[in-house]
Amino acid sequence: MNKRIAIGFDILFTRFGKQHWWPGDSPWEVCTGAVLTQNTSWSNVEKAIALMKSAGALDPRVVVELPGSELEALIRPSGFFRIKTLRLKNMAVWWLANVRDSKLSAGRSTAEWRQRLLEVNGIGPETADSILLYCFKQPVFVIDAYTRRIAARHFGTAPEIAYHELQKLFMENLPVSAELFNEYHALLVRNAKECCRKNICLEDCPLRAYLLIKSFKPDKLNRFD
DNA sequence: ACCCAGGGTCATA
DNA sequence: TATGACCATGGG
Repeated sequence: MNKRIAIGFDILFTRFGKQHWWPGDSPWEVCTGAVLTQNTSWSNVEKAIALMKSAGALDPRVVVELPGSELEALIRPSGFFRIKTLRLKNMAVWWLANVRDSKLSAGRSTAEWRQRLLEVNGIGPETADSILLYCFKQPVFVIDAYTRRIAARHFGTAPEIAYHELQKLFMENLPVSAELFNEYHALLVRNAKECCRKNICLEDCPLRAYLLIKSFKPDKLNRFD
């Protein structure tokens, strides 16, 4: 079962190629997207980010100062707009206290930064890991609902497996590389959107065929050594 | 008229 | 600690 995780990357990468994640022009925009996309389709998030950008509000200093009602209006298309307004403000306060020049201030391990992020109300495990990986380039594997479903379907894990357990499984069976983790998570999302429905796997899902492959020699993991 | 989306928090038992 | 309610818009 362990090998399937590494092989799964090669199959998805061969099929879909590089995904160029995270879509976003700046590190802060990545973090904003990470909060706004909580249980929300990315197309809705794009609308909200476009509104924030045109209002000049895609900046933690602006988010902190902006009246809540104005921020709510900007992010309305992303749904849960009242709660997400509070979460964006919480995250902006954290950012201003911990980030300089779009980089984490020195002296803490990735695990310590993760713990710090989780203390922010509105930032849970997936959002924290998305921020660490896609904004700060830390090698942590992001687990989301898609990853759970795909892993249960193709890698033999329990559907209700705990976040940390599944994350550990991925990280123990792959080279520790932020670039690889970035690409793999993006590929899992791509695969889920394109080849899956909630309870079924479509005919052209590349991971279906892979159950039939007896011996598969990974040849692309070397790119991330 | 449904179902779903790149989650997280809080109240309750 | 483990469920359940709640948050809310937009596309299929």
